[in-house]
Amino acid sequence: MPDLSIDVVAKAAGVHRSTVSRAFSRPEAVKSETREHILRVAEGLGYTMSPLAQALRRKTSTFIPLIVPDITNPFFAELAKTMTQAADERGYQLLLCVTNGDPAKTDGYFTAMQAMYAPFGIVAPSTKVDTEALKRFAFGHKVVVIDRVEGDDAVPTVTVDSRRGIMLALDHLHSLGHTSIGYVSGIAGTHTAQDRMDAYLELSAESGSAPVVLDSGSDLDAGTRGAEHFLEMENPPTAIIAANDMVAFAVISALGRSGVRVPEDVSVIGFDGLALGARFNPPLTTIRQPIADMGHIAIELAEKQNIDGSVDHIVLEPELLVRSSTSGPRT
Amino acid sequence: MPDLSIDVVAKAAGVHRSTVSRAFSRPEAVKSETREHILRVAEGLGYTMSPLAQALRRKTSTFIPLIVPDITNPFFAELAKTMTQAADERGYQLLLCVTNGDPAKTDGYFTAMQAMYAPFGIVAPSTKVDTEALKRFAFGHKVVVIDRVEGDDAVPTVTVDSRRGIMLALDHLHSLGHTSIGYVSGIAGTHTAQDRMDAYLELSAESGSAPVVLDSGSDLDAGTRGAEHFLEMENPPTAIIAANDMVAFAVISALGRSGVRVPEDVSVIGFDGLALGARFNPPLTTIRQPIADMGHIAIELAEKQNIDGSVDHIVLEPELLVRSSTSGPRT
DNA sequence: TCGATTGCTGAGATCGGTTGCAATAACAGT
DNA sequence: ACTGTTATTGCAACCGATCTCAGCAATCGA
Repeated sequence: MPDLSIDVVAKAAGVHRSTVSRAFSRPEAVKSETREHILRVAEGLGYTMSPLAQALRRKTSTFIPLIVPDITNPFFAELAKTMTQAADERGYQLLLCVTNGDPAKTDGYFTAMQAMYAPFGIVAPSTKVDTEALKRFAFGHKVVVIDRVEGDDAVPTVTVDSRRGIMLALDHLHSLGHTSIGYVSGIAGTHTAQDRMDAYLELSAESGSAPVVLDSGSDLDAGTRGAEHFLEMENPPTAIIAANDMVAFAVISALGRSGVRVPEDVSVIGFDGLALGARFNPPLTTIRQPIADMGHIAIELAEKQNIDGSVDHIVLEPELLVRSSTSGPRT
Repeated sequence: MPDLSIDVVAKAAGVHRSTVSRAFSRPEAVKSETREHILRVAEGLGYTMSPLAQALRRKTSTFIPLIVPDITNPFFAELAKTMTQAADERGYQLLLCVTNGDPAKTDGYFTAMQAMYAPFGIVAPSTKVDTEALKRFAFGHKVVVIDRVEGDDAVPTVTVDSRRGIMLALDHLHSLGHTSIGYVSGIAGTHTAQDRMDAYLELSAESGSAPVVLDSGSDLDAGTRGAEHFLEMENPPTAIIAANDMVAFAVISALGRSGVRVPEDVSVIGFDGLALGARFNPPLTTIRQPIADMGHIAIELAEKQNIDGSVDHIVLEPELLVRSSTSGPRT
C-alpha cells in the first residue's frame, strides 16, 4: 500500500493538509460538512494519523508507561491488566516496562518516557531504591506511584490502608479463636511491605499477644523459610498472616510438603486478593486490595495533576475475603 | 531543562547536526576524534536521541509489540518477561499489548504497530479468530506467532511439540503404574490446545486404554468442571493430564474442596512448567515448555525474516518436570 | 606536478503532522 | 451599499532526527 500520509488524504479530499489535521484533532474548528467529507475519504483510504508524528510536533503523546518490577508476579499482572483497560478507556496507550528490580532500568525507562513525551507515568516500585530515581525525575515529570513514598508530598500516590488490612486479618483470626498468630514478611522492600509488618507488630502487641515473625526476608523464598521456621518451633502459632498472596502460597506449599495441612493444622491468610487464590489448594482466605480501582485512580490522579497541579494521596480500603484457608484452631 | 535537540548538541560541539547524527548512528562515518568529542559533549548535556523523530524519519523503529490475550495468565506473563529481556538485549523495546481475547483489539494493535513503524511483532494468539486478523496483516507486515498457524507457510512460528509433551506425560504416568488416565482441556481455542487434545486421544488409543475426556471446555472453569465430572464417575481414572498448568491448579483445587487428595487419591500432571507450579500445593508435576527459549527464538526468527525473507517454523522439545503431584495409583 | 580517489563534514530536503497568522467568505447591523 | 465581525481554510514554519548530494582537503599513482 502506498504510504498513507495526511497529504494524500488532503489531495483526495481536495483540501489543504491543515484542514485534514483539524478535521481529526479539532473537529469544531472545521465546517461540519467539510469535516464529514474528509473523514469519509480518510475512512475509505484506511487512513490513521501517525501517533509518532503527532507526538513529535505536539510535544505530548498518549503513551503512558507502567513501570513494574516483575510482571510474573500476579499482583503486577493484575494491575497491568486493569490499567491497560483504564488507560485506553481514556485514549491512552499503556507501555509495560519491566525492571526486574534493576534500578538502572528504572532510570532508563524514565528517560525513555521523557523522550516519548509521555504526559505522565505510573510506577509500582519494588524497592525503596526506585524511590531515588523517582525523586530525580518525578520533580520534572509527572509520575504517580502505587505505594507510599518517603516525604510523600511531591508525587501523587495511591495505596491501600495496610494497617486496616492487617487489622481485618487479625480480627478474622481472633474471631475464629486464634490467639497465637505468626507473620511472614513480603516479597519486596517497599514501604507497603514495611507498613504491613509494622501494623502487625503494633496490633499484635495491642491485643496482648506476642508477635511471632516467622520470616522477615524480602525475596521469593520468604514463604518457604517461614514455613521451615514454623516447623521447628515447639509451640508454633495456630495461624499465619502472610504479607501477600504469593508468600501465602509458598507457605502453604512448604507446609504441605511436610504434611502440615491448611486449615486443619494451621490457618493461613494472605494479602492481595489475587484471582489465583480462588484456585489454590485450599482456596486462599485473604485481604483483598481493590486493584482495579487502584488502576483507574492512578490515571485519574495523573490527569488531575496535569490539569490543576494538585498532588493527592489516595488510600483505599482493603476488605476481608474469606475462602477456605482459615478455620478455628485445632483443639 | 531547555529542550535538548540534536541542534543544541551540534552547536555546543561546533559541528553540523548531520555530523552529530552520524556520530550516534553511523560511528564509522565520522572521524573518531570528532566523534568522541561529540559524544562527550552530548554526554555532558545528558542528551539522548528522540526515538520518535528517528522512527519517523527512518520509517522503522525499535518498538516491537507483543500481543497476548491475557497478561494475568502466568504463561503469558513469563513469556512477556523473557521476551522483554530478549528484546532489549538486542536493542528493541517491547510493547506489551493485551487483547483480553477481543479480536477488535488485536486488529487495533496491528494497525498501531504499523503506524509505529515496528519492524515486526510477536503474537501469542488466544483463539483461532486472531488468526484472521493475523493473515490480513502478516502478509504485509512481519509477524511471528507463538502457536501453530493454519496453512502455516506464510508466517514464522515457534511452538513446542505438543504430541511429544503429551507422550512424556503419558509415559511418566504409565511408568508409575497408571492405566486409566483422564484429560482436562485447555483454556483457549488455540491450535496448540487442539494439538494437545488430539495427541492425548491418539496416544491413549494406541496404548490400548480408552480416553477419558473430563472436560473439553476452553474457559477458565474447565478445571473446575473437569473435577466435578471426575467426582461423579463411578470408576474415575487414577491420573489426570491437564492441558496446562492453570487448569491443573483448578483441578487440584476443586478436587481438594471435595476432600480428594493429590497425589494420594489421584495424580495430576500439568503442561507449561510455570514457576508458580513449584509453590503450589502440592508442587506440580508438569511438562515444561522452554518459555525463555521461545522468546529468544521468536525474535531471532523475526530478524532472520527481515534479513533474508526466510520463514521458519521452529518446534521445541518439552521436558518432563517431576515434582509432587504424581505418584503411583492407590492400591 | 596534476587529475583521480578517498575521507569527512555541511546543506537542505524530507518524514507526517500541528498551529499561529493571513486571506477570503459569509453574515450582521445601520 | 458599506463596514465590522465571525467562521473557514490555506500558507508556511516547525518538531527532531536521517540521508543524499556536494564541497573540500588530503592522499595516491604516474
